[in-house]
Amino acid sequence: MSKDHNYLTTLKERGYRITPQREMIIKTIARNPTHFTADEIHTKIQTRVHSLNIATVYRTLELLVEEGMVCRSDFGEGHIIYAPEDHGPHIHLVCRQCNQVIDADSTLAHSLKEKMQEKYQFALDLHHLAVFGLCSACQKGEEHHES
Amino acid sequence: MSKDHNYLTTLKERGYRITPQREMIIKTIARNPTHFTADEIHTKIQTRVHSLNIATVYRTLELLVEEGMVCRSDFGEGHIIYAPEDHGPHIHLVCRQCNQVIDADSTLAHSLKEKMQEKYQFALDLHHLAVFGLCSACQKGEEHHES
DNA sequence: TTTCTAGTTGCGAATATTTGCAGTAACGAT
DNA sequence: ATCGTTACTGCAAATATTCGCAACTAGAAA
Ligand SMILES: [Mn+2]
Ligand SMILES: [Mn+2]
Ligand SMILES: [Zn+2]
Ligand SMILES: [Zn+2]
Repeated sequence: MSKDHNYLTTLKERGYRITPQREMIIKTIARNPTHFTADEIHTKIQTRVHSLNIATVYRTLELLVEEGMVCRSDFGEGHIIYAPEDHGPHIHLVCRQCNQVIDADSTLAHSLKEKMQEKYQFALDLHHLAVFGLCSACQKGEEHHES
Repeated sequence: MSKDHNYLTTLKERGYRITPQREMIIKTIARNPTHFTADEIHTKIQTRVHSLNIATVYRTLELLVEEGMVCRSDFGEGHIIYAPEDHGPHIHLVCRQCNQVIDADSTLAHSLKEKMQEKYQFALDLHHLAVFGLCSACQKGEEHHES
């Protein structure tokens, strides 16, 4: 059974209505293997159908996040990206200089997660965590700086 | 010598002009011991003087961040906060449920930083890092959820 | 003191995202 | 097949932040 079909069936089981808008959005997401923005989804659909409002895209993505089908990462600077849940949990290393995003192994943060739970009773969410810094290329180009 | 005076002198030394707007903003920040938003600074000044545009506040904060006097944390959801640099480096644990922010010891992330440098040659910035999850109170109130 | 000019400001517009509200339509129940 | 409830949508306005541009002025130079 295809992924979009699964999503739609699950939503219906949970009491949500299946609208043409939701169908289009979910089918577009299911075809997409990687990260995407709300606007990318909207634009892709608009090339064929014109009657889809961007607010509906945002609301549907919000729903899919709540229902655990999509995950959302906020990269700051007003840049939010989404990914299918099966894209897998990992850390996004966002370069402050060139805006490149590196997908890093989220198990590397397990010890941090444990420490936060111990010291602050805070349950750190490692699912598509975004952290900032400098990629290797940009580190090299930063020698003209006070140490 | 007071902090605001230091900031102003340093800016001038580095070739920036000291305008009344920058003076007001810097004095307001220097009096503030903790985190603040651009709007809070703007509002505080507006109660006395009316001729200060919010865009100028943002631009001045951006300048102070670049010059290393203020640091900026993006908490997502369009929520940016600033703090004086001497507020000290630490991790912000942002609760997804109640939006509470806990200041956590940033040395707890040193091993993560090392791992990221080794595996991805990425220099993680631990200065006012923001990470998301659930605080202890909100963890307790989350038992009605599929495990 | 006056002049000059590049750095700075205010304003309005643009950006991405969220929200209120009135109208529409999905779908369970007749 | 029709109806009624209420979840959902489109639209326009609100939000926070950024940006282009014309007007202004800090501060160096004359
Ligand atoms: Mn990813
Ligand atoms: Mn802090
Ligand atoms: Zn980079
Ligand atoms: Zn909480």
